[in-house]
Amino acid sequence: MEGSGSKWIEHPLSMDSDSQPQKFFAGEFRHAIDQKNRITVPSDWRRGDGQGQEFIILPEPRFQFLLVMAAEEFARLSAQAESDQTVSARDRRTFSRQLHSRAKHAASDRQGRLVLPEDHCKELGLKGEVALVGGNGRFEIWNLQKWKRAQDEETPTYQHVANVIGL
Amino acid sequence: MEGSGSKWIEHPLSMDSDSQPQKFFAGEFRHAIDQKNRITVPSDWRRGDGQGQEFIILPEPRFQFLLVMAAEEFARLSAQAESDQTVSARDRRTFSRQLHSRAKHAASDRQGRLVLPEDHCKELGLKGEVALVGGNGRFEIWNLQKWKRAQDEETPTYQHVANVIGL
DNA sequence: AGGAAGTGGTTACAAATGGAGGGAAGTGGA
DNA sequence: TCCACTTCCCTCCATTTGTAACCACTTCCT
Repeated sequence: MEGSGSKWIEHPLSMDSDSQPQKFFAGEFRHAIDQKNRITVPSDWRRGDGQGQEFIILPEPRFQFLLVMAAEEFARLSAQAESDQTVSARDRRTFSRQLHSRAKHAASDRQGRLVLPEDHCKELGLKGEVALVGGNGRFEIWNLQKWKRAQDEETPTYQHVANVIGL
Repeated sequence: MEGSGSKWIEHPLSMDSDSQPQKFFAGEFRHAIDQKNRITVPSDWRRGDGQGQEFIILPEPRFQFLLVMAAEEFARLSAQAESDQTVSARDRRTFSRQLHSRAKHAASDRQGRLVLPEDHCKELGLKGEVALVGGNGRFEIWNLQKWKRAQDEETPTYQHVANVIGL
């Protein structure tokens, strides 16, 4: 039913100003998308009872997968981008507009499920069994075949990094 | 019936002087404009019961889409522009005149609909199904084809900035 | 064996849309 | 100047369709 057990993992570098430590989605799961485009958030990634948790859904720029992050995280990131003084005001405006127009809000139901936008599911080939890949405070929803391929292609990079940090 | 669910998204940086946090229209919707040029405001973007909500409608300068914003937001913006001391008094007057002459007022009916100005609809090709694009306290009404094209063209910009902030 | 997690389906309600009726405003003629 | 007529716009009602809440079942883990 699930790929591998993994809970929120605390990240020592990202302790925010407030008391709550920043947590990170981690691990990989295989879940199903039903005919109503619903998908259950892995129980290990839920807060509390898991219902009513707010998420922002974004298509990946190159349209390979669906990016999901906690709503607060999204607000934080977009605020950061909009106050970035290294780009022109015009670019900031364009980006902000793009970002907000592409972002879709979703809250989990009582069973801890999200409803994904129909058009995104179509474009990304998200039907039936999909891969949920966690990391860095977000998770990604992949078409299973695409994920396996991407996985294979990235193995050399992974090997390299693993060597560097002594895995 | 609609593109996808998206609520107002709170913006952490834009907490105004008053207690209410500034909220942002977000997401993209597909709605229909009927024969009387009426369009329903997405329920997620309504305040309260959604009727009697006041909006200002402006054609985009290059006449690509219709800009809609809450009336208070418009008042705030125009007041700000009119007190801008970096331009001449004459320019301020011109600007103000331009702005107010182009702006049309509209209030939502009991079903949460707005009546759009006939001439604007014609000029912008707004008939039948259109795209409602939210962001930054306003939303835009696009001819569907034009919106898809604009979306494609802006993807490189989006992708670039997304990379910068780690999306 | 019990509970929790994941999945499937049904039902009720609200959102979106279409169209009809009534009142105000504008126009023309006497 | 006043009245009749037309036109337009606003309000209200009705229908459809999509969504979200709810319930039920299966499987796996403890």
